[in-house]
Amino acid sequence: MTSMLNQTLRWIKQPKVNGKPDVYNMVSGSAFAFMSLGQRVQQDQDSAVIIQIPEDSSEELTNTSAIPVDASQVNSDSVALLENVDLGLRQQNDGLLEPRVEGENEGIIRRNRQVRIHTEEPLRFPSRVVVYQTTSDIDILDDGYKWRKYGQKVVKGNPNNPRSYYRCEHRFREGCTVTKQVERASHNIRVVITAYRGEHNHDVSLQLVKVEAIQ
DNA sequence: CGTTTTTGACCCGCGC
DNA sequence: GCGCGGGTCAAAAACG
Repeated sequence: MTSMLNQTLRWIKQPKVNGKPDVYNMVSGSAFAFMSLGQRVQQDQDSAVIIQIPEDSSEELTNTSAIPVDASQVNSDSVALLENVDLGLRQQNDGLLEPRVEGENEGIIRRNRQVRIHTEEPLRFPSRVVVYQTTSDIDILDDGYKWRKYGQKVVKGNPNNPRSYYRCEHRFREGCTVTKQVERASHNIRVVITAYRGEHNHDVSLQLVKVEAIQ
């Protein structure tokens, strides 16, 4: 059984920086935000920067807190809609937000929020890997293309959810080199993270065409 | 019986 | 240069 991919967040991975955690840019229309994804992030407190969380697009809260972001990647204010995101905050009795201590699960705040991130250094934006994060009870999400599994690996920090590797079926026939990786998030078993590498050189509909050799 | 998945081996880049 | 982490290979198994 499959279901159509329910896209909630779109991420673009940044080039690796030595000693830094993996960084993903989140794209939402023409706006984008910058944060890391998953467990790798939470291990590196040094990469956190201060953000301001607007109540909506027209009003900004005065509260500030930190989410893990690699500050070296960004230089200008950017805005994006984050959907159902754990903001790494907890709400105090007086309603003010404060950073949540790592490992503390009480009072997790998940909200759709417009965020504005203030950073310091130049932005680099060569998009190489596109990462989707969605929530599903099933592993195989139909994204319109046909895939062939070619590997599976247990990756560090997520021992219970091995990463699966797929190649586009048209790799040899049309020379399509697209691959994707699928794994469940270590912090939430229902979250499926799918990373695509490369761009298809053929239409989605090609998956429906069975090419028979005629002698 | 052709096709797809599984799974340990292999390989390679990076950091120490 | 060595070990680690993660991406890929490929032979065998599973599938339909």
